Amino acid sequence: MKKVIVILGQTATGKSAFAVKIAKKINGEIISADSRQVYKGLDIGTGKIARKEMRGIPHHLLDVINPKHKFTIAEYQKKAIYAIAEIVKKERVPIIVGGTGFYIDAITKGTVFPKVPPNPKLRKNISKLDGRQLLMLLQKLDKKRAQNIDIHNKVRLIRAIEIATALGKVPSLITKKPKYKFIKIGLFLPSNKLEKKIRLRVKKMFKKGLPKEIKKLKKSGVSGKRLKELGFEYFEPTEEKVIKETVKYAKRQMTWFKRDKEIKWFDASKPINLKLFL
RNA sequence: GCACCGGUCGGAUAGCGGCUAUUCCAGGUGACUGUAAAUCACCCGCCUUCGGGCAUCGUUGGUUCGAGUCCAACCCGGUGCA
Repeated sequence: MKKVIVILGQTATGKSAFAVKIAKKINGEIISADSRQVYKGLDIGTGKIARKEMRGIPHHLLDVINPKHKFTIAEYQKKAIYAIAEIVKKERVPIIVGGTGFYIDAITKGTVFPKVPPNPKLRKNISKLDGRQLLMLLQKLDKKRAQNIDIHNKVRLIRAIEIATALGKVPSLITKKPKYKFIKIGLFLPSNKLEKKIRLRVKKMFKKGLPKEIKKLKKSGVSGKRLKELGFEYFEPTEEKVIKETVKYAKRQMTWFKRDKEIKWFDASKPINLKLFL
């Protein structure tokens, strides 16, 4: 089985630079696993790697869609699997890099998503209902799913109703055995160091012109509502707010990663011996 | 010194005689089926055999069947007048 390197971890741990270093060493190509770096024009706010930092290493799944449109995990999965195959065909090593745990799992665990695209009309209609009403609706459509769903989570309820409406029920969760051997490397920083790095990173973001980037997005037709969806950096950001939210986000990322016992963790503030896993 | 206002969880805040002291933030734990930097749940005084038990609204007294809430004195902070 072909090897695929996965580099994951909280935001601001230095994944991107580390990945380039490895790619150089093992003849690799990088596939981003970031739910927002797929959008064109979201550069500063998402901490997207700059062209020259790539040092000639091809990066896949960056800038693949206009931010006016919504990208979903199913599309990500498809494109990422395709990219892996292409890289392998070239006899190079795919290196998945990112902090979006959901996206990473979609590839490494082979999650099979129900083939039901978002239905904006339905979503709009039922989003007016409160949680109770949504639950009742789902119970009517699919009793089983209604039993194990988070009944307070409107987003999930709406999605479940969407699937059940299209398919008659929500298929139970299945995964497809992956065709590759994934080697998962986690980069972490002690919390005080992480906070310091986040602080620095956010300050730099503003210096580099985050407000200008937002202005540009607006000018190109991205609505205020859409900007809000694109993350806290893109909606009336202040340095303090972005720092605070980023710290909280980093904690949520860790909650996700902690479940995965296959991850080998390395302290990013110390030199890492690459031979350990290559 | 006098007068007024205030002192409630780490911070902010509600509570104006009645049962279980509210909400927000911060913090902790966790969930995750096409929005995932999203969305959501639980905990957040102490002890617990997870049934519950015991505390607690600046302090000390008092009134009352019952006090964070009313009264008195004191302590602390703010504002005004001297």
